[in-house]
Amino acid sequence: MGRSPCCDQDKGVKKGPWLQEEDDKLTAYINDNGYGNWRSLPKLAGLNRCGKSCRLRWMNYLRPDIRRGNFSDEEESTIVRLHALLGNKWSKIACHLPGRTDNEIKNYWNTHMRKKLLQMGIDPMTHEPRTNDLSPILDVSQMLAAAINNGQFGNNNLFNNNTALEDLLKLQLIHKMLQIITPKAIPNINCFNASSVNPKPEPVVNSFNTNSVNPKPNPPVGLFINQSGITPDATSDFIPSYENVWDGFEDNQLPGLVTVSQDSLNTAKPGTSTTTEVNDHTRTGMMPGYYGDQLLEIPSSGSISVSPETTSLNHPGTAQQSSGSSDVLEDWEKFLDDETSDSCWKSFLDLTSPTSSPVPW
DNA sequence: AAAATGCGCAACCGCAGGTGC
DNA sequence: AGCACCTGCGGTTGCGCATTT
Repeated sequence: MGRSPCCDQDKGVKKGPWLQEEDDKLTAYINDNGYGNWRSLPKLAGLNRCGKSCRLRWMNYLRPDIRRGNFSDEEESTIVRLHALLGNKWSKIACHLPGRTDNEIKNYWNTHMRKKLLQMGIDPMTHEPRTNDLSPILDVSQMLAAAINNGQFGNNNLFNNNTALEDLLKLQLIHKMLQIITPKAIPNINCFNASSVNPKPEPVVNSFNTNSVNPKPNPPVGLFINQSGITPDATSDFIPSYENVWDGFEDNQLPGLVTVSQDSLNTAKPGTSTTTEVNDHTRTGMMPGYYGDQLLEIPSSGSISVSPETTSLNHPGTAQQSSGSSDVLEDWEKFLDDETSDSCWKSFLDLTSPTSSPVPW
């Protein structure tokens, strides 16, 4: 374009915040004469500002019909709808919001609404569910929990064999890694508790533990997956844990993971499918807690270390219940080095591929 | 209490479209 | 057709205040 910026010819003009005196001059001039030629206006009004600055000040601040204050819910929804329709056409959006300026709407969008949408898992530009940034990680985390609840690993029968358990452990390791990468974004998975579904008092053989004899006939055993690994629920004492996995999770995150409702826990039979209702979503999942007909028993203060060859329990003293990132990283290295991890990845990738629908809601 | 950090918002800047000569 | 001018728009900046460390 063959022209110089308007302010080139306004060398020496004042910039920055406007003084009350300047506002008064501008307002008085426009009230008396109206506005038309912004370039000549400053001179005529006795202002040492460029025309552009005067226009901006008037349009965004001094205009008598400017509406100030918080945006109402109605205004917000209008903005969202119009933005979805028009994109960043702030002036056009402003046309539909009397008293609001394009600048104000733009600022409000950038400082408030963008965040809101992001927190809702919506891409503020496309208005579609987010598919970039952290969402894959979040999705993975959710899929993980859903898949575990659905028993989608290990030949569709999660607790049927050791391979499945190893898969579970590996996936839990993945989850821990994700938590390290994005500690705020990845919630704890704390979605099932064997004790709460287990009506069986009999000791059973632990299918993967050399110390398989259950020392307690009626222990408060629970299989928990949390930040520090699969650990027994040592605190619940048969109080069913229906902890929503979003507890402790900031309110700006994605919808909740699968949790198990009281009813389903009471009525579910091990190894069978059940329907759980969580947060308005109905999901089908297999109740965990058993390996086939066997109850998983874990000592009340032990934890499971992830090692494909020696999947075993760590006993108190060597327990890793509060393992830090370095422990996880060590496990992670082993995991990556391990050839058998391939199948785990395969299951995982199959599960998370677009063609599958692991999360049935 | 002071420094660091985060946040909101007014204002600036550069570009593009429209218009007249 | 080409140029100059004006206006409007959207992205970005920077200041001041609030909050956190």
